[in-house]
Amino acid sequence: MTYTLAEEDYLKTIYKIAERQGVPVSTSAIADLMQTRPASVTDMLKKLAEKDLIDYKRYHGVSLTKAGARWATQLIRKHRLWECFLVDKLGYNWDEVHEIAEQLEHIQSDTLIDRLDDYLKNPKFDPHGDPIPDASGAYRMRYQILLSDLEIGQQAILVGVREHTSTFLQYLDQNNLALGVNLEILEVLPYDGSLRLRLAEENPLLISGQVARQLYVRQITSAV
Amino acid sequence: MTYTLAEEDYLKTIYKIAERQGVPVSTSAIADLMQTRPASVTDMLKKLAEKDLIDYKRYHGVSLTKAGARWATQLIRKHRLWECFLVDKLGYNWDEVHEIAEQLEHIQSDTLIDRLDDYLKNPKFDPHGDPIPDASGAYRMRYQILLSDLEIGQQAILVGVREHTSTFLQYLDQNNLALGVNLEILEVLPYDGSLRLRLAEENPLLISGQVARQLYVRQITSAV
DNA sequence: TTCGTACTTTAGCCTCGTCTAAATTTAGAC
DNA sequence: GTCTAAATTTAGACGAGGCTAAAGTACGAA
Repeated sequence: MTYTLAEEDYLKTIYKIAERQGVPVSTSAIADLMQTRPASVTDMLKKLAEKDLIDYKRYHGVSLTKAGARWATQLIRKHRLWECFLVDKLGYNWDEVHEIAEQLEHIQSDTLIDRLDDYLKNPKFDPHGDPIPDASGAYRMRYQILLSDLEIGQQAILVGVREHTSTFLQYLDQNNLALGVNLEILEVLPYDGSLRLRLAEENPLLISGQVARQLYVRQITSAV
Repeated sequence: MTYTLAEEDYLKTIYKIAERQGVPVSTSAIADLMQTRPASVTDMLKKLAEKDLIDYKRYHGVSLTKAGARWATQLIRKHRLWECFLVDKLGYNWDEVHEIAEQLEHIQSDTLIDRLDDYLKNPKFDPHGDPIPDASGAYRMRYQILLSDLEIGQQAILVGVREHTSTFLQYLDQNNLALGVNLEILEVLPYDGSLRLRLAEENPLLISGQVARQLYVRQITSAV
């Protein structure tokens, strides 16, 4: 079985929305994320339902079928592995790879992605800290705590980013906020939820609550 | 500037035909190679002419403009570099890479292919012995002698293949005819132009004239 | 110089994926 | 329980890229 580029893009979008907002996924949510019109989305939903990739009831949104979810997961696997390749092998920065991986994920081959996976030594996370599904579609959930949920005095390691825009990633670069850094909450400003952080060996850094809500961390269990 | 997938495929096809049979390139030659209908070709030729990628006069075939040739050359560069990647890094055999490279060559990025080129250490020839254009489109012509043009007693090194089908390449593999092998013409059968070859350390090998006309060799100048 | 045939183009239609405008449904407010 | 605003779907159209059938052109043979 093989699907068109447009069909694959819809599947991935539905998957991503369902992951964040749950099901059912609305027509307009899809249209927003894909920069297209609701009417166009409706047309495509009929086709995807026809192919049993989604469950669709008029006026009531959609959810992926098992087959649809499986395909979407493979697309995500491909996307994330290609991102690893671009960063680890070709030396790209993490803010430059999304567009290219967006194209590479549509390459059709029964063997390519598994060979790439082996070549990269089977990474479990991509350059943004997102987990990479294995060939069967399974993946380890990342430890999902937002930096904004920590309290004063707590220590944590930055393990992922929610937002993938290059402006956001460049902002992180400029403030030495790379995956793996150790940080501690020094202060939470009551007015707007801004955080003052201690980063190893550096002056304290002030980030907005908006930024803190885009950062996934793994809390360091000081003593148990 | 950016072109559609179909436009790129036509450009590459026209380039390939022009390279072998010269200009002008006929509508039906394009249709044959692309597995499509002459009427469809005519439609696309009008579009390509409109965009100044080809010179087109009704009923008289086409040739690439400077811009068209430049673009086609870049596609060939991308195709051949990706083939190198697939063989050298992912361990594919030379008979498996064409289809995948055919897709990869359409990836759009200003920087990707040059980074890939550097990563591969700027190879000058692809796995089939075809020359790889550099970023400016320039490339060294391969030494273009066909094995079928040699005479008895002459020695040569296999440097390239004309035919890229997997059945042909697998046939070569089975007979230890890999790029770089040293061979000598032992006999030319007058009846059908078959050749008897000596390959290093092996029993003599008989190949048809048909096969010999698909193999490029560099003659070894025994003494000058 | 005129045919006949092979090649090419035109005309008209199709599917895919998109759009706008209009109609319909849902669901919350009262 | 209506009513209305927002969301969704339908209807009809379009451009890209392909097809078939029919018409037009080129060119070698007589």
